[in-house]
Amino acid sequence: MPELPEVETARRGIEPHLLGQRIERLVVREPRLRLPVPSDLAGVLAGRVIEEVNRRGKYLLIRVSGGTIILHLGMSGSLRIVSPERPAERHDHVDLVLANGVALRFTDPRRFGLLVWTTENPLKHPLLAHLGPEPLDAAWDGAALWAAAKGKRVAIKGMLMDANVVVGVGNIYANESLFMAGIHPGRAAGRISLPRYLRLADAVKEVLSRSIEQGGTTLRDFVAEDGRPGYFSQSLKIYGRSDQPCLSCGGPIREIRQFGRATYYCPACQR
DNA sequence: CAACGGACCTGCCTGC
DNA sequence: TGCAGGCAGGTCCGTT
Repeated sequence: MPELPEVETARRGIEPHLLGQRIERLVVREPRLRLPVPSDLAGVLAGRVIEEVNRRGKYLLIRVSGGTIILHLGMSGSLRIVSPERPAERHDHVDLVLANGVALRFTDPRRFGLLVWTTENPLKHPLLAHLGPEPLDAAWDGAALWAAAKGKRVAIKGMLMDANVVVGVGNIYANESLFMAGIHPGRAAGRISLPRYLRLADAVKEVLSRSIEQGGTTLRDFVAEDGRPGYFSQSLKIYGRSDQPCLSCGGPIREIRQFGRATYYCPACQR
């Protein structure tokens, strides 16, 4: 599920249920995530109060009195607000049970997600310290991308998905952004002009923010039950559409593999 | 150093 | 029907 828009949708969905709440207890049914859930975390968290719910890249940062819970959804993670009485299913690994009678339930079949604790500045945590700029920050633009690309021969799609360069752009939105900007995903990053980078950064911002808006339309569902942001209902223009007609020129969309991941592009519209 | 492949883990779909 | 193989929205680590 999660690229930046899905994580932001999750953040907005859970925030009102969490803010100001005291943590009754943490229930860890399966600690074996990408990093193990610390065995003493339940004891550490009990009684603390949630003060903020932030996001950095695809990481959720739940600030409580005296520290921060760092949460990542990996490839298959999701969050729901449920009754703590609701029986846990197979991949419901962690519940954060709150004083208002709800639980934040973390589900993750593939267990690529993680949940750790820090008392330091979470932005300096080894998981986050290396992260590049937020694409939706007003200060981030195509000039930043262009500067990062200098001398690089890596394919632009690879650079766009590199969290050191810019956070939050995963496989789907990298495909969508490059299509919108008319850039071939295999083009060497260092051989793209500044004007084209300006266009690409605008495309990234537009794709991500429009997607967050769509996620917003399903927030109610998300909070109530189904935990699923608008991802599936989204109108994807290029991703997953191999051999179908390009929405711009009508020609067939091509599928290739880059860095072990599926890339879709229109050979006529993207150069 | 940049760049790439592999690893982590489960579920689901396809094709034989 | 059963089973093998490939693939999935992310990230880190090791090797060239």
